Amino acid sequence: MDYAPILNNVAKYVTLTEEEEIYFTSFLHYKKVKRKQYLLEAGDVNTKIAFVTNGCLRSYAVDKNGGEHVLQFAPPGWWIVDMRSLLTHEPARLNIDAIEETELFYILKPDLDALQLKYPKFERFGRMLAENAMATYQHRQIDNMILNAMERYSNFCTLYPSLILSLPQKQVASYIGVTPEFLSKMLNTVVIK
Amino acid sequence: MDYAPILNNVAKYVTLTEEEEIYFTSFLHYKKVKRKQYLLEAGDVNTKIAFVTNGCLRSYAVDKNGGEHVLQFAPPGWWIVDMRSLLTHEPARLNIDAIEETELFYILKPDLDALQLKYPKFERFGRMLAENAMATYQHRQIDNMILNAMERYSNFCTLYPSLILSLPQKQVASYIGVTPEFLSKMLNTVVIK
DNA sequence: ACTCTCCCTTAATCTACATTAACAATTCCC
DNA sequence: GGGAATTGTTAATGTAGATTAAGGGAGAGT
Repeated sequence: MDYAPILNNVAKYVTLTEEEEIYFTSFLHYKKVKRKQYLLEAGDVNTKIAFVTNGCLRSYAVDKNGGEHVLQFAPPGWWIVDMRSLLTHEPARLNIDAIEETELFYILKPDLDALQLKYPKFERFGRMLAENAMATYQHRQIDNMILNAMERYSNFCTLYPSLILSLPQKQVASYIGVTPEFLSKMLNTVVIK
Repeated sequence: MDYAPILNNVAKYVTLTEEEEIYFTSFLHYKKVKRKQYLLEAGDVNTKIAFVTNGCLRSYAVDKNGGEHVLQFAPPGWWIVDMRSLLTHEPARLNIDAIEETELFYILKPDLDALQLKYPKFERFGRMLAENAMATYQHRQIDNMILNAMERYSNFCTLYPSLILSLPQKQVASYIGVTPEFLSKMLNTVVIK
């Protein structure tokens, strides 16, 4: 099993000893998820945190009319979780599924707790991940408060340059908070034909 | 100086020894902020994290037309910060000011770093705070994606029951993402007169 | 090679919420 | 205590983006 991608991610924040690496990787589960297959369904409790090494996941919520609204994409190198459900064991509001065939590692919450109690370095790693996520959500919220649809689209292009090419337009529309019809119109009327 | 409110907050997550308490409180700065006075101005670097003991702060961003959009209120017992600016030393996008005369403690980022390096317990505390904040922002985002203005208002009432009584309506409007005119109309047409 | 499903586009109509403006009621500060 | 600033309300008009509907094209599985 090739743990390099996830170990590289951890190494961005903390430097592990060989012992810590072995202990950490012993908790990792490998999983392959097919296109449209769920990693988490809303209503279930989220018991794991996932790290994508290949492919792409998305988390999304469903409104009362059945419309899907994407909260996050997770291409390789990204973590994904319904944090409230993980912390409180409430049923998740988010669905997490695969946009294309995806490979990932996951860690179960009890294993993560044990890891952090035994080695404070993982406490530190978890803190930094959560702080970064918090900063990202703060700014996403600010963007949604003060930018219009076109500005949010430009933002998306600089945030996920790789995804903009591979993702169906309707997924981008769902992330930036407009209908696919409106995004299509927006992109085709800006350019002078 | 009465450190009880902030020590109680820490005690929700970790149990400090007397030594740790003393070390922690030695880093705390007390500050009183008058109504409308800034704790942080957008453009400046956010170098501290604040904990409110009395009164109420708000963080907000300003759009290109000068409109203010509230990200968060911080009544007593809440922390408030522009996390990206704190982490990266980029200029803050958020303004933080006082809605009414407010008392708070703050810790400077370098002191917090030292504290966390010396006592892993504060690493743990920081992780838990950040994880909770992340969970809250995830769900705020979901709410904004799938709820309409009236539903967001109801949500606000259950989230901040104390604030709904004391806060000017225009601040509530700014938080839930509508104009004060629209909120006024919404509240006065639901009730049959 | 051929369905079938998904995806993109165009266009007409619709609606939740914004904007502007004007006025009354509060609250604050000197 | 009084003038100024802030707040809440109503109503007319404006608009970004939603909804509905319909047609065409491209990929994927058999």
